[in-house]
Amino acid sequence: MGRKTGSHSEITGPKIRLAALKLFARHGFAAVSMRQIALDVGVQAGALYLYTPDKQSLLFGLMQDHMTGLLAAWATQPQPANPVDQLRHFTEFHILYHLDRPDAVFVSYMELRNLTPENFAIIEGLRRSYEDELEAILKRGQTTDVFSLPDTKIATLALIAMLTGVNTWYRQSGRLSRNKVNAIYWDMVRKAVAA
Amino acid sequence: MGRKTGSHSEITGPKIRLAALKLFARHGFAAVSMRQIALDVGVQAGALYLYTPDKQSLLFGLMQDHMTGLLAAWATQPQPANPVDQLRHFTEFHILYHLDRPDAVFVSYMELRNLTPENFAIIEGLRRSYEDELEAILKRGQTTDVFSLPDTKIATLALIAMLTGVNTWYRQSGRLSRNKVNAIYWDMVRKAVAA
DNA sequence: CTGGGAATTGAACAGATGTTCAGTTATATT
DNA sequence: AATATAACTGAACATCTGTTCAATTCCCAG
Repeated sequence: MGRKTGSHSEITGPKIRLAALKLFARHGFAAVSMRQIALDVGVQAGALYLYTPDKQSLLFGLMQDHMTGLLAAWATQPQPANPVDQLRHFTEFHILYHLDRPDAVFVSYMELRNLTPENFAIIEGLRRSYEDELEAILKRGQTTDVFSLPDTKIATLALIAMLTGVNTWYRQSGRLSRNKVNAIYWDMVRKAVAA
Repeated sequence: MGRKTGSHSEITGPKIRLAALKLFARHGFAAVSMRQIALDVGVQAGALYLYTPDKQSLLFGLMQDHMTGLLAAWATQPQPANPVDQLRHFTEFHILYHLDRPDAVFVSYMELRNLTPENFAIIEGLRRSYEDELEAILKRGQTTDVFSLPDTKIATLALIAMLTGVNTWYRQSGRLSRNKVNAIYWDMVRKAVAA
């Protein structure tokens, strides 16, 4: 047996990444074998190595793509004039972007310990950059006295933890629409940082 | 080779649970082999099966012990008179209890997907019970108009996510004492739910 | 000091693991 | 139609996996 009919790298490549993301999110990186990913794609395990040098790079690529995608998407967002509106916009952006990519979010937060030290440092740097975006907003509000925070860095981490937590319970079929979820969280965020 | 000098089940048993907890937290359940746990304890892999029927039960036992310990500890806590003080007390209790057990917390939150469905249901039930403790406080404050929340269930999950997030960044050698951390988080929690 | 139970070893089991590669088939180019 | 290259197979590799168990050694009660 050799090449399969209708096979193209632009199709198989994304298929592999998608299957890996799904399976890593569901069962965890270490619990998923290359053969399971291959089975999900409909290909033999050896074929995966045409698209990734090894399993570790596959994981790293998924996490890196997620983080750079997140940063790029935020970079294109218009910045409102005042810190309160900026924070509202960040809150909404964060919740919606994360709700749209549950698998990538899950993997990016849960599989950090399965990265090599070098890869971990890179992902950690990207995450830091994202946190800095929020902290910048909080600092601006702090200096203009519309926010009151004992520690902007801790507040940043606390808010992000709270917002990302939506992914653990939100279900599309649940009682709350995405807009309603946004409103509920914005109410808490707004008050939590209020002067 | 047979029994080792000075060997007793009351010593080896806890040693195994502790080593498993540490290694599961560091590398993840699926990434840790029974042989690695045995090596850490200083014993052969076969000896582990005198203390657990299988690897799954070892994980489940650790998670169950953590959750029941958490619930039992909270149950012994004195309940202040008004909801605001109750919430303050819950916040402090949660942060300190979790900071004291980083490995158990990490494993209990990260390895849920490696539990069998039956074991998952049990752990999930315990977690629900703990969430209900916080939600009861929020509901009491809501009815007495000291809290103002669009949705007490969501607020519960949001606050717990925020508080548990401390474990991801807190380091004993860091710039903030545990009391300072408590104060910072209580400031945000108090305001977030305020009427 | 002896006998019985408690604690552990070390080897073995069948199967799964990540990864490589010579061989094979399809697609694209001329 | 012939050729080149892209895509994939299937088998093989050494090693690791969870788990079992007869044999062995140690502890302790009588």
